[in-house]
Amino acid sequence: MCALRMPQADGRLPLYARLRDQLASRIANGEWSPGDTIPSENRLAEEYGVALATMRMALKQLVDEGLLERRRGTGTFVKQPAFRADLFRFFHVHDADDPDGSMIPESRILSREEVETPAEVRLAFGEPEATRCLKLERVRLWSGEPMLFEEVYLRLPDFKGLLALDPKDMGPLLYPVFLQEFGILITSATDELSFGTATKASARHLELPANSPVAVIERIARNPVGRVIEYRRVHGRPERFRYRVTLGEHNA
Amino acid sequence: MCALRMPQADGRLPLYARLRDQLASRIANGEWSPGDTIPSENRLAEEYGVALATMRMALKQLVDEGLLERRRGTGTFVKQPAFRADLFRFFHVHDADDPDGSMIPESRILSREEVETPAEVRLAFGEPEATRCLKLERVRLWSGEPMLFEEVYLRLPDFKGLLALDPKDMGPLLYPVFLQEFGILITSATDELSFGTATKASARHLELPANSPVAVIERIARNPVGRVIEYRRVHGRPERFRYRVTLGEHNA
DNA sequence: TACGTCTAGTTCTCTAGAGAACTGGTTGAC
DNA sequence: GTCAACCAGTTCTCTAGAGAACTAGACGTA
Repeated sequence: MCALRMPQADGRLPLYARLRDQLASRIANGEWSPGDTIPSENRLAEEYGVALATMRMALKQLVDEGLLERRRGTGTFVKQPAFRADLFRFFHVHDADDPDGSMIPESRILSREEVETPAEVRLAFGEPEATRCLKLERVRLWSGEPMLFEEVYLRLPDFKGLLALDPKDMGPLLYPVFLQEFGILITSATDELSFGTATKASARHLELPANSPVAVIERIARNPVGRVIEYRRVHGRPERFRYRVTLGEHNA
Repeated sequence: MCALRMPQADGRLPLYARLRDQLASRIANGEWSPGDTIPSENRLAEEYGVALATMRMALKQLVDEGLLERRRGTGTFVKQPAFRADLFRFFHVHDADDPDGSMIPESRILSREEVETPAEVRLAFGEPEATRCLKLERVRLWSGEPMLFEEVYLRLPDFKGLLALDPKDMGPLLYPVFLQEFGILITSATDELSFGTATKASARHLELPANSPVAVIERIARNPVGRVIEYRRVHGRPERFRYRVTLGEHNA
């Protein structure tokens, strides 16, 4: 019998959640591309050997997360991922090469490891008791100079596969990787900017003296249903640092 | 749009949607108050004479809308109404006294005068040749301490009446005044944050030594059709300065 | 060609359950 | 008095359907 049918005595997710993951990965690995019709709910339920209503729960979830779109009488379609460019493009730098601030910086991943979840991250994730999570450190460089040092914390069951991933395949932006590899779409984020002083780690990677003033950004990123996916702490060199954001709708 | 094309041509919503409305009105009219436990899904399904799953759909909807909260093994509760952010306040500066960033600071207007439009403001306004504009200076204080020094530039024909206005009538927020007094609605803004040094004026009003490091915000605010209404330059005391922004939609 | 009608296939609505997972309280043994 | 075991009540998961609502395309007729 299919492994999906196993009862959840092992503390695993409910069936419909595992189905959701299965379907998400079939989107992620390109079996179904944006715009495609996927098999009907009937066919999928049969294929996975589950009740129709259970499959519908999985599909509903993916609709809520913005990965699928259903049209009565027609079928179920893979949505074009509507990434908001401004979600990951608002670090701008004064630079002669880049007057618009539209350049995507070079990205260098320093480490990936499983760690005890820090308290502030647990708070953001809404986890009352101690857990472990994935920590990713990277530096972003403009014109070869280190400008930002990032510590990214990710929920662990979801992002376990990230450890195995080759950094070469990961490009300069993380959120497209989340979608491609794990079927997780980031659609909202809260950033909090403040002034602070460099930590030992951030000073070293930004090539600053200890306790230098730095720009600090704390980010909480969410999927379409409001689940917190990522907590990120960023230290930036202050002298050429710019952060730009546009709020509200406009047609300009 | 053709009325026949509408789902439920007789205008009746699906059962679960009507149930949702029924339950919502029982919350609205005070039968169930925030914090209360409402009857169990079983009891409600029986009361309304519908299948359990149908009632669950109605309850699920209200949970998604943030009106109800369900706890397994315990019951279904009416949620405390969610905090609604003020449409006019795009940015939050907050400190230890104000963890939510919801406090509106005291506002003290220092000067209002007609000036030659500075070059960077002309650029923002899209005015090729020299013009004059209105400049407004003010300080914003948290707990009596000056935190922000603002220089606000406004288009001149539009805001001429502002010179005549009594500052006492103006409250701590400007955009409501724009709407009330001039019928001008601000619906979008672009903020750009960076870190710089205080000018002579900003150092004096923030009670800082000359050339102290400050947080700098440059804002361009627009009306619904994208016309730039306001250019603003803000200097902030760095040590307790926090700037928070949320991008994208989320339901949390 | 133009225009209804029909049909196969899809999602949506609704029913009727059974058992698991979980919570808060009560009971009983020690 | 403490603590474990039990229990009633709740939500959550999952199954197995039937019929309605709707869409796109095929077909037939004028």
